[in-house]
Parts: sequence; structure tokens; C-alpha cells
Amino acid sequence: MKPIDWQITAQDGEARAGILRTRRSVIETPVFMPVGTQGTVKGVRFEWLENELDARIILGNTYHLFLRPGAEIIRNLGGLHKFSSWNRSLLTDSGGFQVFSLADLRKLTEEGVEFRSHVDGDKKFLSPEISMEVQAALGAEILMAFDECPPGDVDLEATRKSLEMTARWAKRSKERFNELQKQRVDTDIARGAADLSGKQALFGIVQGAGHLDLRRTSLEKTVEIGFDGYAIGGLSVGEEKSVMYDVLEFLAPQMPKDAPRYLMGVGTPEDLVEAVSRGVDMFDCVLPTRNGRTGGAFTSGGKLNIRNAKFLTDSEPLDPDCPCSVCSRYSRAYLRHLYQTGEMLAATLISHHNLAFFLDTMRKVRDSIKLGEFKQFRESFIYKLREGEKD
RNA sequence: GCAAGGGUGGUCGAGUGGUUAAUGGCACCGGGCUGUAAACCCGGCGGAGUAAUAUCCUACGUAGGUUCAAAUCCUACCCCUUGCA
Repeated sequence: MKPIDWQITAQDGEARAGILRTRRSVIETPVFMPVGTQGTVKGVRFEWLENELDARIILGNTYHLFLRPGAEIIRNLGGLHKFSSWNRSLLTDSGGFQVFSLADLRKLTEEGVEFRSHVDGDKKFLSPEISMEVQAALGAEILMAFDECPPGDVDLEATRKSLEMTARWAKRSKERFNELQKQRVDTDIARGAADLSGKQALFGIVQGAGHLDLRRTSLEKTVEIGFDGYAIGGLSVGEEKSVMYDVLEFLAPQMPKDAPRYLMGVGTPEDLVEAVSRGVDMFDCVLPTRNGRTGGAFTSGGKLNIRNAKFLTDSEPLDPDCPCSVCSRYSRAYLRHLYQTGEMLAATLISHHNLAFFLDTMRKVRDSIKLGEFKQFRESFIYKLREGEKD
């Protein structure tokens, strides 16, 4: 029995539409996965994600859950699904990105990474093996290999070294993962737990920053190990925007056709559409919820900042073209008022709308691919974003 | 009426002779946020002027005064707070 199943159902240019099945949900791709770092999509209740937004898969994070409340606690409470009550699919990030973003608190060796916990300064250690163990305990449907993600502007030699380490870590991730899957199935059968009876899937991560030849090398090494899906890491980490598009254009067509391609940590609505057009199937990004919390709304007419004084008397919804429950009920003036007065509902409502907009955009992307009209969709979508931001 | 304390920029509040258009907080205005150390961070915030400087104007209750120089010292007046009558 395969851990996940993914089939292409339609293709339009490089853009693919497909169906990803895990034992917990059916996920149409291209898909945007809301980020739920600490077992929660910040500010948004699962009820909304399930019912109105219809998110089929969200993320969790190894590093954060490892620190608090700890893998053992979650394992003993029945895994992250049961602990959090999220019964649809989960993808857990390996903690690799934190290795990069918490750079000043870490010590990197071949064996793994020694961190100072950002929570209490305590010394912690994370390695490919530990990441796999934590992710197995969390119980997501899709796990990520433990990688190292260098900043976008490092030189060729440093990038090569980093990618080689990522490849060695990927191999170790896979080996430990395989052992854990064997144990997992054994204990699950012994427990008679039908809902936990499936194996997990593991995705490998391609690094190499903006260097195309290094990207190719990294891809080859990753494919050689063999994974259930392939992720592109290390983009949108400070490099020029065009670098990302160039890497995708170069890399995606060389990636295995029959496995999902996941662009990690991206992006803006425009990025999503552009990446789909280059052959990417899966995305995650903190932007809708992070910006939502800080007053930034994404709309079909571009970005807007609800703090701006011009919205004081604006009775329009955030996005007049958006069917979400926030836009059908609340005005910009009211949302601005909530934000200015420090009401937590502002963060919740704008995050909700942003996710609705992202997920709705992906729905339209999929539909247009199925209809063979993706090119037209992309053009008019980008045009509307730009037009809206002119004033 | 007497006594004491006090009146500073949108607001609260520092500052007691020059380096003060005046610390800081808040409010306000704007920008940023891409595998979440983020309900956060950065910048602006008297007026005019400049691409930015320069420069000019107005300002620490009001009116005078002392001084090369005053939010800061002196005088008078107005107002506020507290206490005593």
C-alpha cells in the first residue's frame, strides 16, 4: 500500500492539475497549504478551514513542536492530528528552515545542528534522524527530509557545500524514515488502530540557490535517493525575484513527472500563479496569515494595507470580488477600526480572508488548467493585480 | 482671601541660562513582512521650502524685563490642583 497517491488529471503547458490522495483527505493540486507551525493556523479556527475555506492539508513544524510541547507529549496524546483535532492531511516541515533562519543561535556539524532554543536558551540538537523520529511521532501524512537552506546570496562554493550536506542528510533521513515506517506499521497493527494504519510519505528537497548547475546536481542526488515527492527549497530567501522564476523554469521540467513538486515557502498570489505555469504543484507560505495579522490584505486588485487612513470611511469589503464570509459581511472601515483599536478579531478576519483568497485562487488555477485556459487566466489575474495596485 | 504646588508640541510627560524645534511613552501617518523566534519590525511626526541639504518662520499660559544668549532667571497678570479659612 502506497503512503500517498498522486495522479495528473490535466495539463496545460507546464501547468499540471492533479489529485493527491492521503489516507485522510483528497487534495486537488495545484494546492496552497496554510501554514500551521505550532499546530494551529494562527488566528483561524479549524472549523473555518474545514467548512468554508475547505483546506485539505496544512503544515506543522518539527522544530517548534519539538521544543513545545515536545514530540513525546504529542505522541502520547495520539499524534498531531488527534492532539490538535485536525483530521485532514498534515505535512510537517523538518526543521531545516529553522536551521537557516535561526542562524545566530546554531552550531552546524556533519552530524546535525546544535541550537539554542529561542524559547528558553536551552541547548537542543536536531539531526536527520531526530527530525524523522519527531515527524514520525507527529504522524503527518507527508514528512520533509532534514535539509540545510543557505541564504539566497551566498557564493557558489558555500552553496555547493551546503547542497552536498543536504544530500547526505537526505540519505540519512530516508534510511531512518524507512526504519521508522517498519516499526510504525508493526505497532499500528498491534494497536489495531485503523486510522493510523497507513505509512507516511517522505519528500526530498532540492537546494542550490540561484545556481542552475548546482540545482541540477542537487536534483540528481535527491532523485537518486528516491522520494514520494520533490520539494524546491531555498527560494524567496532574499534573492531577486527573477532568480526564482529562472530556477523554476530550468528545474521543474527536469523533475520526475509522476511525483508532486512542492515549492517551499512561496509565495505571493502572483508567485503562485507564475510557479504553477512553470510546473509546480504544491505551495505553502506564511504570508496570508502573517500579513493578515499585521493589517495586510491580499485581494484580486492587489495588496492593501488596512491601516491606511483612506479606509477610515470605506464601506466596501476588502475585495468586492471575493465570496468569503469576511468580504460578504465586514467593511474595510470596520476592519480598519478593529485593527486600529488593537482588537484581535482584525487579525483573525484578515487572515481568514487572505487564506480564502489564496485557496480560491488555486481553485481557479485548477479549473483553468482543466479547461485548457490557464494561460488566459494567468494573464488576466496578473493584469488585475497590477491594475489594482496602480492607485 | 491665605498657603503650597503647577501651566511644555495631538496627548501624557522630561528638561531649570547656551550643543533645544525641545528626551521618552502613547496617539497619529507611512512602509515592510515569502518552508512563522513576527497580534511584529522599521521610518516619519510644528510650519514653509528642497530630489535631499541649506535656509526661513512660529513655539514651552499671557505681557513685559534681565542677559551676548531664556522653556529655563525677575515682575505683573490669567488659569489649574490641593490644603486652610
